Parts: sequence; structure tokens; C-alpha cells
Amino acid sequence: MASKRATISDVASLAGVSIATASKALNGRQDVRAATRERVLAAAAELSFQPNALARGLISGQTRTVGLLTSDSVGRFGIPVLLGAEDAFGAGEMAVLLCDARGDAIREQHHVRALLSRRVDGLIVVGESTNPRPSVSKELPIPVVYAYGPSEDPSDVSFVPDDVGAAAMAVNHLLAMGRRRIAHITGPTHYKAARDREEGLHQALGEAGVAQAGQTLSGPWSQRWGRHAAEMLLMAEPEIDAVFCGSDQIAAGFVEAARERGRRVPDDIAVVGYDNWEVLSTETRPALTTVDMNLELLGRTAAQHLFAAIDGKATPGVHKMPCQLVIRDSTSPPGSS
Amino acid sequence: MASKRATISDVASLAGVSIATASKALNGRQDVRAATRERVLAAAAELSFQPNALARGLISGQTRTVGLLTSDSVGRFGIPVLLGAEDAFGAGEMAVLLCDARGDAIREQHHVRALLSRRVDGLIVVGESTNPRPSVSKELPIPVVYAYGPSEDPSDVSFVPDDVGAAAMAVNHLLAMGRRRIAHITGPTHYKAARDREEGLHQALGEAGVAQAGQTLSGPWSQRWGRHAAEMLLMAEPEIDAVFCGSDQIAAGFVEAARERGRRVPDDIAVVGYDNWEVLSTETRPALTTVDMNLELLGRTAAQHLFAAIDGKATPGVHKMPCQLVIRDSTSPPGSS
DNA sequence: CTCCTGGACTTAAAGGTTTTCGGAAACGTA
DNA sequence: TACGTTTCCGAAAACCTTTAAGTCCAGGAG
Repeated sequence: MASKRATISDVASLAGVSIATASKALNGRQDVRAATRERVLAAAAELSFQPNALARGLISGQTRTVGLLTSDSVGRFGIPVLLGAEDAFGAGEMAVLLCDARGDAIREQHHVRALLSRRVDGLIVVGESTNPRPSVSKELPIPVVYAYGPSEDPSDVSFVPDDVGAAAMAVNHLLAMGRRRIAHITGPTHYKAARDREEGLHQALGEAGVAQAGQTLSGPWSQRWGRHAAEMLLMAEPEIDAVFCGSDQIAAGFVEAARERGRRVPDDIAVVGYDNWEVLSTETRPALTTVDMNLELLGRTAAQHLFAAIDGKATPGVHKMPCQLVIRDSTSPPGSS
Repeated sequence: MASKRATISDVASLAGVSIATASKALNGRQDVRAATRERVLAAAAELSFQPNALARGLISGQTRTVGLLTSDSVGRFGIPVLLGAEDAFGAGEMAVLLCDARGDAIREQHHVRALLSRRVDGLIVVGESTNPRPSVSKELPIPVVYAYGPSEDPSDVSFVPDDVGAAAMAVNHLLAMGRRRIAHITGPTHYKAARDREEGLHQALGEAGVAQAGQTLSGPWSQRWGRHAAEMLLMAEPEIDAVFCGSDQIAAGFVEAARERGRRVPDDIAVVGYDNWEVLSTETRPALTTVDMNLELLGRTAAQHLFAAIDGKATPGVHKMPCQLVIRDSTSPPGSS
């Protein structure tokens, strides 16, 4: 444990110059002779000098730090967004101050105040679902960007996955595979994600002039629900040849139950999942064709736009980020194997 | 966007007192008349004054901020530890500065320097596996605590799950269920976790005077390997009545393959997993008996000990944290259903 | 020779807060 | 009145860095 941390004045006196000169030398500014700069740099290295970011921030008013406020602790979705953001920041010299509000508005306010008091340059709020959430940006002296869960206020900057478009893409893929009796199993209707994905389904089916097989089945996002829904569906609509599932968990449950009922996937029934949660989508048999929401990219993009907003170039509105269909073994033309 | 941030001198002049008095009033110190304090507080509220943490930290030398350095970005294990730590800190007034080194030593050094320059009060390093990792604490002016992955230097403070003890506990549970022909499928031997869990198995079997069924099978931590190992094992040792798996992924694969081969779980073969990764352990059928490493608790404990170290009460050594056996449906006395 | 230019360096202020110490008023005691 | 004590408040230093402004000197132009 070093006796004391070296300050710039230690460096200056070791190099035999004034503090101002040392500062200029260290920051690569003009008005310093090469030999002098050399001496200062050597002194700084010898003392392993690290400029005090607090003092620096006090003057410049910029801390080069942003707050990351997440609502879902154990976040299946928050984490990749966080990583993408951390990635975008880490490339530069930004640091990320992480706060978890655990879905509690009081705690959230508390964290916002704490971050403000730490003078962060900006804030990213990542939601636990794609449902719009109350704005936190009212009267805040710093820019805020919302990721995954958009703000209710359209003048805020939000980035969300394009669930409608992705669902349409998934269903179009099924249609292209020659499937015509397509059913839909998804999550609870109070999730905007579930509603959006159903809308995308209807959009694609409508354009193709194909009717949905049976009603949309809504339930929990779980594998158990996938199995249960499969049983109901295979009973009610025995001749379906494809299912679009609202999550990989549901899809994994469906595949399992369908196989037990003697339906082959993908030969008899093609299945598309959602989320590309790898532990499910690549490990199940057959591996799942599924939608990847590119959450890391979403996080990275949000971070980049936060930079822009900090520089005064805000981009208000809800931006839909494209998703990607990952085609694996659970979809193919009917009976093609 | 507020015109300008209020400073304590704004508060002071609005309240008609000096800066010093305002400071004392705001920090609840003595030597301020009640009426005066009242005025200052009112002024602060009106201006929605937030003390500048930078200025405060500059004086006190304490930023009330800790760095969290993680090595595995998408961490199955890092995340819970992180959450536990965030939890312990969030209770007080600490903030967490998150850095992801992505397993790169250079990047790690870079981040350590950045954190040092931000004057964090301490550092938590969370590993991507339980393999000991190089110490980062050499000559660092702040305390460091390692979580999940211990430091190679025994004079550092490290917290790791007690894999040996947990494995023994799991195997003792199988023995208590009357199982006597217990096999072991686990991950790559270059993981200390795999070696420790095997050691725990041998320990429990040795104490009970029971021989292991077949050789330990090592492979990837994946579901695919679980299936593959199941096929080999059921061929080589057809009369096994229990399997201890090194991960829930392996266990899930084993269960699936065993069922396809006509073996009932748990009636014919009991299965214990490891990790309590809920998407696997609770959603598979039957739900898996598995070891929960209590990673959030581990993270919280690491954070608390970092506090202690910051206060000068360091607790060097590698501390083994107890794990917990979560008993579900995949284990029972043989043929009990 | 003087004046000016520009380079190299220093002085000092600023940024917002905490804290030490001294001052002033009010009050009681001799 | 003189003095001590208590209570409340203010001036100023300190934390560390950046930067605007100023000093000093050498050398070139006139």
C-alpha cells in the first residue's frame, strides 16, 4: 500500500517545473519544450502518477461517467443491453455507474438523485419489458436514453426492438417454407411484446392472404405453458403445420410436447421461437429457428446516441431496432427430410 | 433543463447565511440554531440543491464508490455475484462502477488504472470460473476482494463456493435415498470446479464405503455432452441407479437421453445437477434436484468484506461459502413412485 | 540600439465543498 | 464594570487540477 498518492505537484517538483507546466506536458499541450516534457513524463512514470478524476471533473464539469439504471435485477434482457452499452463506453474512456432499482419507483428516484449528485454526464434507463414506462427525464439537467423499455414521453429518446417487424419476418419465413396452417402461442397480453408479435403475425398472414390456424394462445412465458398450449392446440387444430412461439421457452415446451404426441419437428410441424436464448435455442433438438433481438447492438446504439445527446445532438423519438431471424433446424419445407 | 445547478453558495445566500453555516446545517452538525437550519433546508429544497459529490470526494478522499471488475462478459456466474454486491452497496450510499475486461489482461490493467484515477474506495474482482487467477492487488492503494474466482495470492481476500462440500452433500443425498451405483458426468478437467466436485464425490463415497459406478466422464458443460455421456454410460454401466452431474445443462441432457432409452427418472435413475440454473432445473421434467451456489449471497458477502477492508479490517485468505442442495423431483428412493 | 515577436515557463484563479479557528453577541458572575 | 462562558456564525484554507493571463528572455527587424 503506497504511502500516499502522487499529485501533479509532486510530479512538478520532481521534474523541477511548475504545476502548470507539468499539466501541459502531461496533457500533450503546446508551449512546452520537448526536453521539459520528457522530464515531466519521466517523473510522472516514476511516481506512477494518476490524475485525480475528481479534481478534473470539478473544473471541466464533465465526469466522463454515465449512469445505467436497470429495473430488472436478474434481467434476461437487461444484461445484454448493459453489456452492449458498456462495450460502447469502454471503447472510449467512459465509465458506467450501475444502479438496480428492482422495479421500485421510489428506489429509482433515489438512484437518480445519487447519480445526479455524482454529476454523471448522462443516463441510460433499461426496462424489464418493452412496455412503455414513466419518463424519468422531466427537469433533469442531463440527457437520458431509454433502452428496451421505451419512455411514455415521445420527446424522450428510446430504443426498442422491432417486434412487429421481427414477427412478420418469422412468419414470412414459415410461409416461404410452404407452411399454410400457422398457429401462435405467446405470453401474457399485458406484455406489449406479446401484442406486437401477434400484430406482426397478422400483418404477414394478411399480406399472404392466409388465415391463422386457431386462436392465439396466451399464457406465461414458460416452457410449462408451451407444453400445455401444445396439448390444447394439437387437440383443437390437429392439422397445423407450423407454430410461431412468443419465446424460446414456449417453443422448447411445444417441441417437447409435440414430439411426445408423435408429431415430428420440423417435418410435420415447423416451429419458430423468439429471443435466441442460447441455452434453449441451440441445445434443444432440433435446434430452434428463432428471432434474435440483437440486444447488445441495441445497448451499444443507445450508448452511442447518449453520447450524441451529451454533445447536444439529441435524437428524440422511439427508434425501432431491426431484429434478425436465426434459422436452425426447427423449420424446413414440410416433410423434406 | 435547469438553467444551472445550484451550489451550496446559492443556498447560503438565499437563506441569508454564510457557506459554512449552510454546510453545517445541511450535514446536520451542531452549532446551528434550529431556526437557521430550517431556513437553510428550505432554501436547499427550493433550489433542489444536490451536493457535488466530486467536490466532497476531493476533500474527504472518499468517493463512496467501488469498482466491479468482471472477466466474463455474458457471465452466467458473474451476474448474480454482481447483483448481490450491488445489493449490499445499494443499501448504503455506495455506487458501483462496472468494468468488463472480457478476459483480457491488458484491458483489465487499463480498467484498474481508470478506476484508480476515479479514486474508487475499493475493488471487487469477479472471475469467470473458480480457477485461481493472477492477483491484481499488487501495490494497489485500495483494498481488493475476489469473488467466485479466487486470487492466486493467498494473502488476498477471496470468496469462492465450497464445491467440494456441496458435491459431497449432493452425493450424500443420493446415498440417503438408497442409491448405491452412482456415476459421475462433469465438465472439462481444466476447470477447478470439475475437479473439486469430483473430489467431493470421492469423499462422500469413500466415507460411505461405496465404489463409484464407472469412470468419471469429462466433457463440455453442455446439454449435448450430457446426452452423449448418457449413451456411453448406459451402455457401459447399465445397472447404475444414480448420476451426479457437474452442471444442470449436463443433467438436463442426461435426463433427456435416459428417458429416450427407457430409463425412468427418478424411479430407475436419480439425477442431481449443479448450478440451479432455473430455466433448466425447474422447467425440465422431472424438475432437477441440484446444487445452488448462493452466488448472490457470495457477492453480498464479498461486498461486505470489502467494506470491512476499507475500514482497515481486512480478512485475508480464500473463504469457502456454503452451497445449498435444492431437492426437487429428480431424486427419490428407488422405484418409490 | 530599440522595439517587437513569440516561445517557455510561472502565477493565480477557479471549480464546490468541508472544516478549523476565530469573532461576536448574549448572558451570568464577581 | 470587568471577565468568563456559551452559543451561533463567518472567514479562509484545503483538496487537485486546468487554464487564462502574465513574466521573462532571446532573437530578428528596423
